[in-house]
Amino acid sequence: MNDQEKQDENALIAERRRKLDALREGGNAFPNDFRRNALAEELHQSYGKHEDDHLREENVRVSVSGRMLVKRVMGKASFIKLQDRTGQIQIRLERDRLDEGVYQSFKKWDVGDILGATGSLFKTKTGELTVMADQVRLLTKSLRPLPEKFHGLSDQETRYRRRYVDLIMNEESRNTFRIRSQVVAYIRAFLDSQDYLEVETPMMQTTPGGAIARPFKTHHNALDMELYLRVAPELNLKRLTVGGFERVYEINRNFRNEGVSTQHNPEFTMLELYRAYADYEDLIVMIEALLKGMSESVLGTSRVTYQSESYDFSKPFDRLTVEEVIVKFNPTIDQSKIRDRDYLVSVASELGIKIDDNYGSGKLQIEIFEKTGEEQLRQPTFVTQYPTEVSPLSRRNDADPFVTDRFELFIGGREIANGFSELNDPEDQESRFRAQAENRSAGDDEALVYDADYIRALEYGLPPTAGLGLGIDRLVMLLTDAPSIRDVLLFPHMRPEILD
RNA sequence: GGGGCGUUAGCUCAGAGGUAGAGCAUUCGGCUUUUAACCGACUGGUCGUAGGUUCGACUCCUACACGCCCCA
Repeated sequence: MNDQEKQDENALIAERRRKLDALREGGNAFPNDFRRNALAEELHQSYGKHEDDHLREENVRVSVSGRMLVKRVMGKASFIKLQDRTGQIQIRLERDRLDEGVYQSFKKWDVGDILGATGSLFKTKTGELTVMADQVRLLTKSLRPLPEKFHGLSDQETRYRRRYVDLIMNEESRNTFRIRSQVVAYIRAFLDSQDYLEVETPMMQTTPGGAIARPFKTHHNALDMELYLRVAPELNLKRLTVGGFERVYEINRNFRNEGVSTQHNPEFTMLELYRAYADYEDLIVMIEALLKGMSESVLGTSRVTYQSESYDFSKPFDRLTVEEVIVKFNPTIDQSKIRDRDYLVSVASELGIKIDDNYGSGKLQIEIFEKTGEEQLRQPTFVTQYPTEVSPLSRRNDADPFVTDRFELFIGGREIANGFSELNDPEDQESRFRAQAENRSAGDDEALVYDADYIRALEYGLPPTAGLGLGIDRLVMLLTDAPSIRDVLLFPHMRPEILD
């Protein structure tokens, strides 16, 4: 970078770049030989309760390092705070305790710089555990100024685009992503303890895979072929169940080519699991246990507060069928005609629902359900008996083939999970695929694509199986009280920023 | 896709048809137990971008970009 460019740059950055130049002249400006032996949180845990006298007597020697987030210079002595991965620890620097010239250099260092310090623990007169440094070094010069110390970084766009700055400045943000990590770890431990096998199946496939959703397309150059990013791993996981992995799961990304909103990101993380010799009722029980154990483990309570609503994960959730939800939230509906297509068309029209000619009564029911019921389902509720028409991979109910043995879990008006007893009759599956293919040729680009190999797999025999998909992002939103899915994604999808 | 709101200094925010404001940060000076440290002085701007209206636009109008919220 030449002098002209430095002049054009922001004055604050230019100033720091000059300081870096001076550091380079003084030797290695980016040393990597400092080793710490203590973390902030550890020190507070171990010594936070000790008296100052006691600490001085013990002469506890520690080396700490981290980013300097507070710098208060009072003439020949200063207080600073370093932030490491566990928290913050205060350091006191006195000119006369440091090697000749070090304190003078320190005065030029900036908030945001990364330092290492060695010294002995003591407590200030206000009782704050502090390291009295006899050595301090600048390990990494920070060229860009951090946000203001009091208000921090609050601009949403910048928080998403420069997550690194958000993470430096906002403890809630760090906490959100720690909880996210713990949620995933809890799920793995929970399933591993029940003898589930974790697998990874392709993200790039020649068909979009098992879900009703619009896919992303991409292109493989060497093979010169179109590929889809998967919308779900479902069909592959059931192939594995055919193969004898009777309990499998995958926690991984799905991609759906839909709008971006507070509830939707183009790529999102799902848990999908399949369990042979089980039905959807078994999964309902499992989810209740999973959510209860998870919230207790991660939050320390089974009562979850989300956007000032409270949900109790310690007791069994409510259950309603799709038709019951429709009746509950459409009190004037004629229950005797709830499967009558003409009647449902009139109800849907009155609700302003756009109706396609090929909608059957099942699809109409779901449209009415989504329009009038979904958002009202605040307390955790399993909605069951989804119409067969909209559940092309689910097993028909033995007593009522109009519906399937399927549920979705709603919390706070949002779908969190979707599960069902799997359709393992290859001939029924084949005809359901054909119905989907007809929808597709009628212009529905969300319809399932006929997958002949999946039928072939079913023909070898899929044991009676139950399967579940659980949206990790939405679950983490609930547990962290996050209003937007972007708050639980480290790098949410954003339109490109113009950087020159 | 439609509607509403927003975009002003590195950050957090005021302001307003007539020379662009504050706090923090930076820079300089002072200060050896601070806690948003303090005291003094200074510095910092293409007011998102491009057009238009006007004697004059950061302010009004139009389009666009990006973001947030709501709706489909």
